[in-house]
Amino acid sequence: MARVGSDTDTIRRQNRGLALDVLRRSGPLARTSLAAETGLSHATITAIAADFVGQGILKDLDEPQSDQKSRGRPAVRLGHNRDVAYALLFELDVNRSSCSLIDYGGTMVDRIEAPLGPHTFDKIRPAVFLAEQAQRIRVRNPREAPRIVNISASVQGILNRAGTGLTWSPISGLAGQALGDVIGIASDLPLRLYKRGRLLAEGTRLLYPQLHDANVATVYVGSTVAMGMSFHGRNVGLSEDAATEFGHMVHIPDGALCRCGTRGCIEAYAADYGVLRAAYSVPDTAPPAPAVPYRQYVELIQSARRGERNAVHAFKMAGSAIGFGINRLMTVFDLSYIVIVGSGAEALPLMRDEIESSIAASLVGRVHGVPRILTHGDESEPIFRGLCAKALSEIDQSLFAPMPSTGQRPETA
Amino acid sequence: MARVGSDTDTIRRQNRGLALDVLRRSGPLARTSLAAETGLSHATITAIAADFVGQGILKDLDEPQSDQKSRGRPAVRLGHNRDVAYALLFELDVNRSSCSLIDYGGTMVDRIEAPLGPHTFDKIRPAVFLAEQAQRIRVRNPREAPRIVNISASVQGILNRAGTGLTWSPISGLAGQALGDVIGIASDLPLRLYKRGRLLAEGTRLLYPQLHDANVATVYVGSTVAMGMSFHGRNVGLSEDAATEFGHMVHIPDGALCRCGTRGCIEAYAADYGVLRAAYSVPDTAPPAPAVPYRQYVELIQSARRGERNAVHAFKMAGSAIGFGINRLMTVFDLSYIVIVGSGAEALPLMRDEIESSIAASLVGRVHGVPRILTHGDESEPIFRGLCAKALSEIDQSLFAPMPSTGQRPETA
DNA sequence: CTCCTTTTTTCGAGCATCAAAATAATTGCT
DNA sequence: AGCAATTATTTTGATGCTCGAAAAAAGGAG
Repeated sequence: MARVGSDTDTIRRQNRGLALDVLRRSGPLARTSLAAETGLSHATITAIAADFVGQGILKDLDEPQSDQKSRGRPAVRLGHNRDVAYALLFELDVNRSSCSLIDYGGTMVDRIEAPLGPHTFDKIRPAVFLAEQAQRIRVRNPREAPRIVNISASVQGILNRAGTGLTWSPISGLAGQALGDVIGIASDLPLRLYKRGRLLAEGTRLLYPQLHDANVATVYVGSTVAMGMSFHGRNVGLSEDAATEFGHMVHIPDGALCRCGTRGCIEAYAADYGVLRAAYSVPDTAPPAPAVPYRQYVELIQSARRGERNAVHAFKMAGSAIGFGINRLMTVFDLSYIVIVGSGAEALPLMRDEIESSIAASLVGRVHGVPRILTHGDESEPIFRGLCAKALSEIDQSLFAPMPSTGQRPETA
Repeated sequence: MARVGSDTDTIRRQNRGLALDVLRRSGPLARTSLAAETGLSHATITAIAADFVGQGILKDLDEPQSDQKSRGRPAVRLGHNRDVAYALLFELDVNRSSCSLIDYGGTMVDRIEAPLGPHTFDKIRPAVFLAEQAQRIRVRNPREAPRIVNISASVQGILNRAGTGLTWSPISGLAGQALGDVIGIASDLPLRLYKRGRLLAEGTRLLYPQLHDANVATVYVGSTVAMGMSFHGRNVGLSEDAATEFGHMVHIPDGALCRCGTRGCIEAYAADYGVLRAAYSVPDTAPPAPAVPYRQYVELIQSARRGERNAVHAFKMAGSAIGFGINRLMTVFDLSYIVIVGSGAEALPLMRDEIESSIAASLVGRVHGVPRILTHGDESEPIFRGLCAKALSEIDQSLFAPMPSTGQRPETA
C-alpha cells in the first residue's frame, strides 16, 4: 500500500505551486494581493517571492503604472520572468501542423506552420518531422533555444497508456509511431502529448469566467467530433485513464459508417462529412469523404437555414446524435454547461431543438434539467490557450522538485 | 479565487487520516508496521498513536498472539477502540428496509428489518419511518445509543444536489421528501445519503484485492440495473456531481418502456422485468411489471440455459444493452474490469458474448480491449460493506477537526 | 545472567507557516 | 518644508509537525 505521508516539504510545494498558479491566471499581482488570493499570510508570500525572485522565476515589475495614484506605499507587482524559460508547442491536425515557441510568460515568440496531407507521414517519420520543425525554430531563435525546457503537443486520437504515443489517430501515419524521438534533436526533453479535445475544454474554460467552477462539456463539432469535460475547474479523467472519445461513442449500433471504421459513431452523424452525406442522401454506409472543404460545409448550413428539407433533416440527425451522446454522459456526470466549439457552432440553431429534446427525453434530463448551451466558433484559440496552460503549469511544477531553499536571510538594516 | 494554502495543520490531518485509513483496511497493526505502511517515521507514528490512544479512538490490543514467537521485543498491535463510537446504517430498497447498528470497529451490534411495499410511504412519512426505526434500535441498545455519531443510508435514485434528499427514486413515496428529519429523534446528526450503486462499487472493491487499484465498473443486474465506478481505488464522480444512473442511460431512443417512464433505458432491457417481458414476447411498450418474483427470474435463466429460444434471445438483448452501455462509458473511462453483481450474475454466461461483442464493436473497444468480466452473485454484502466503509471513514474524518493536540509528553522513566 | 534482536520512545534538530510589530515609500495637509 | 496618514513589505519570534539517530524496553537464546 505504502501511500505517501505529508511533511513540511509537501506543504512548501503546495503553497509555491498555488502562488505560481494564481499568478498565471490573474497576471502580475502585488505581494499583498497575492497573499489575499492565495490565502497565505504576508510573511509567507514574502518568503516565497524572495525565493522565486532569487531563482529568477519571478521578478518585480516596476513599470510606472500610470493608473490612478493611490495613497500609501505603492504596490510593486510581481510577474513571471518571461525569458527564464521557453516551451515548444506542437499542434497536429489532420491537415496542418504548427510549431510555436512561447516564453515563460505565455507570449508567442515564433511559429512555423506546415500543411499535412494523408501521405505526409509516408515519406517522413513523424518523429523526424517534428524534430525538423523543432530544429528550424531553434535555429531561428538561437538566443531562446537553449532555454527551451518543455515540449508539448496537441494531438488527435487515443493515447497509449504511457502517454508516449498514439494507439489510434485520424491523422494518417501517426498511430503506432514513437513520437518521443524529438528528444534526439531538441536536447533530452520528453515530448508531452495532450488530447486536442481536452485542451479545448481547458482553453474554453479559461476564456469564459462563468465556466470556471461549473461542470462543463466542451464539444468540438467540425471535421470531427471531440469533447473534453471539466468539473469545478478540474479536468475529468486524470491523465492516462480517461479517453474522451466522445465522437466515437456508438450512437446507433450498426448505424452510419464512421471514419474510424466503426458503424454508428456520433461523429458519423454530426461531423461535417456525416451531415453532408445525410443531406445528399448518400447511403450512410458509404465510405466517408476524406475531407470536406470548409466552404461546402458553410453552404450546407446556409441552405438548411433557408429551409432546404434534406439539409434541415441532416442537421437534426446531427443534433440528435450529439444530444443523446450528452444524455448518456449525463448518467454519470451532472453537467450544467455545454459549449459547442468549431465550425459546427454556426449550425447550433439547426441542432439546438434536437439536442435539447434528446437530453430531456431521459430520466436524468428530466431530473437535472437540460444544460445551458453556449457556442464559440473558433477552436484554434482555445486549443492554443489550453496547450499553453498545460505546458506552463508543467514547467511551474518542475521548478519545485530541486529547490533546496537557500534560507539566507538578509541582515536587518 | 482564494484557494486554501496548506499549513502545519493540513499535514497533521493528512497523516492522521492516513494512519486511520490504513488501519481500517489492514486491521490492527503494530506501530512499526503502521509506519512502514504509511511511509511515516516511527517517531511520528508514536506521536500520532499516543494522541489517538489518549482520545480513546485507538487502543493497544495485547491479546497474546499465539502465532509464532519471534525474537526481540514483542509487537503490540494498535486497533480501533470499538466502543468509542457507533453508527446507524439504513438500507432502503424497493421491498425492504433495514437499520443496523455498528460499532467503530465495523462489527454489527444489532439490526432491525422491515418490509416495504409500494404503499408504505402513503401511510407514514419516510422521515418518520426512519426515525421510528432509529428509536427502536436506540431503545434496544441503551448503552450504545448515546454514542451514535453517524447516521448513513443507502438509497436508490437520484440525490438532490445538496445530498439531503432524493429528486427521484424507484422506491415509491421517497422522492421529494425531506429525509433529514431523523434528526429530531436521533439527536442532531445529519442523515448522510449514499447511492446504492456507488456503495456496491466500493464494497466490491474491498472484497476483491485485485480490483483495489484497477479501473472498475461494478454493475448491479437484478430487479434494476445500477452501477458504480472506481479508478485506482478512488470513487469516480465526487459527491454531488456524479449520478451514476447507468440503468437509465438511453440505449435505444424510443425503445422499450422503463419503470422510470422513459423509453429505451438499459434497465428496460436488462433488469429482470425487461428480460421477462422480452422472453414472453410482451410488447416492449407495455407497462413494466412492478416486481418480479425471484423464482420466476431464476426459472427464466434455467430455461434459457436449456436453450429455449425466446429466453435466450431476451438475455442476448440484455447483454447487448449492458455491453453498449459499458461501451459508451468507455469513451470516457478506460475500464479494465467489469463486475456483475446481483441475481443477474447467474445469467452472465447467457449475456457474455453479447456484452463482449458490443464493446468490441467500437473504436475504444478495439483499441483498449474488452475489460475482464467477473461476477459476484450476492449484492447485499458488498452494499453493507460499502456503507460501513463510508460511515466509518466519515467518523474518522470528523475526529480531526477539533483535536487541539494536547502535546503532553510523558516524563522519561 | 548476559548478549541479541526487534519494537517503541525520546531528543534535538529543521522548516514552513503565522501573527504582530517594525520598516518603507508615498500622498495629503498645514 | 515638515508631519500625519496610509498602504505595502519585511522582520521577528513562536508554534507545530515531521524526521533521523540514539536510547530505552521487553523478551528470547545460550
